[in-house]
Amino acid sequence: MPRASRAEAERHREQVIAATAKLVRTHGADKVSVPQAMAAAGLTHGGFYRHFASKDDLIAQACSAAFAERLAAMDDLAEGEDAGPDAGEDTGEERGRGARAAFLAAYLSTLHRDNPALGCAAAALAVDAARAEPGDPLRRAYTDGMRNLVDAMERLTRKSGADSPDERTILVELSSMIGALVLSRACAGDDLSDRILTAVRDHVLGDDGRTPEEKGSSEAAE
Amino acid sequence: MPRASRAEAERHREQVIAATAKLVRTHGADKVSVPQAMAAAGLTHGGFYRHFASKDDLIAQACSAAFAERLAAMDDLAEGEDAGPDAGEDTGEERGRGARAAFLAAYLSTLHRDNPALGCAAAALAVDAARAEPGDPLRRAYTDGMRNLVDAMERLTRKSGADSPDERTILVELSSMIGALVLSRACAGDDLSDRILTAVRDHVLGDDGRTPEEKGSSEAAE
DNA sequence: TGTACATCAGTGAACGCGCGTTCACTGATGTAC
DNA sequence: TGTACATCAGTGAACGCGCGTTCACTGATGTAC
Repeated sequence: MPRASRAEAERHREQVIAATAKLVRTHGADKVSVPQAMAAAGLTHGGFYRHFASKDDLIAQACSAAFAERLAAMDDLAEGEDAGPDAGEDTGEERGRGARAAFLAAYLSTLHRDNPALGCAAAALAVDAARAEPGDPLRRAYTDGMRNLVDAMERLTRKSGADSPDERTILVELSSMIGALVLSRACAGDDLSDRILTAVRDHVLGDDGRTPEEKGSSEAAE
Repeated sequence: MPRASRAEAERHREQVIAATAKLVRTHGADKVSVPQAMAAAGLTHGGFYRHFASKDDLIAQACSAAFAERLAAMDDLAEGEDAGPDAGEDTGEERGRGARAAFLAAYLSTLHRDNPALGCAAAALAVDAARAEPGDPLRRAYTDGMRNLVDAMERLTRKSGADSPDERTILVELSSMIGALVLSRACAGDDLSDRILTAVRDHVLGDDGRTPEEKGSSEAAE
């Protein structure tokens, strides 16, 4: 494959970023090698520097892509509810609450815990971002992604029609969710892992105030 | 240094573990090298395998040491309050609440965020533990440490005399605290970092229901 | 207590390995005429 | 539309580097008598 067309080259670049976005969430920024990332697009490592300035550059782009992918899914979830087939005579309030509850239940599911590759980047990459230098592109990509996640969470919560969601409340909720996911992964294989997920899921869903519908979707895929 | 006495050798081993317990929280399990860990005790790398079975073995022991160090500090804090000079006519309830509040305020301080080396192992090593294989010694050390942390938190909360602290409540609180610390570190250098810490600190301390004493200790060193 | 000797903590060179990055090269793609 | 040529995406060998681990060796420590 001595020379690909520009369209092919662009597709290769996207494949490398998408594959790295998965690998980096599973194995961490330092465990994804340049040859491995290129192989994911069927390429050898030599051409890497025609696409990326450095390995750090790729990692940062993969981080942004991982956040973007999830933020799009969150917004789809919120808007899909509006136009959903069973919108019927539900109030906007109830529809929004359903989307938020579905998101929280999926976020704090064992499915999400056991599949970091396509999961929340904020949880999967937090420690990698924390260990990067303040000026590092990964840190910047993570911070941007986190800001967008806070905004998306505010949007989802606003749909619930409940008390106006000030940022402080959102930040507490996100800390609980992300903390629970990270801890449950770190303890996976032990009883404690499930108990953490369940405790926080019940807490953010309003404990025993869940509707049967919400209880039914608690284990739904995200 | 061709042959050290057994006492010296034991001291060397402890120095290596203690140094690694700091390094691993700052830089991550994969970024601490055998030569670096040995150099922390003034030794060269060659003698490493007289002390440890492998690098993974050292990392796991360092993880346990990091947890143990903090658990001891938590218990000191709780018991120190009982015998404190100003115990006077305080009720046990109030004394305990002070210890718990002091712990939470220190945990969610910028000082803790900016100094992971001596900070909470559960927060610093969560993603490393999550990426380890289920049977990995690091995973086991982390899970044990986490169980002990839950117990220590229950002890500290029981001192507050408030409603009986069931495990679920403790797990939600720990998820919030650890999540907030991890996220604030990942966003360090951005405004969002401080806002996360403050929001969760106020939340776990009972928002505006804090006593002046508790407010005063919010920025205390841990 | 003194002597002879086995033990073993620590040394430093060496190993194979995979890493990030560079580079001369290939040959189809893209473009100017 | 066809031809000539410049561009550049991808190849694969090579680089220097630091890693985890092994090992023959040194010589003070610990022990048996």
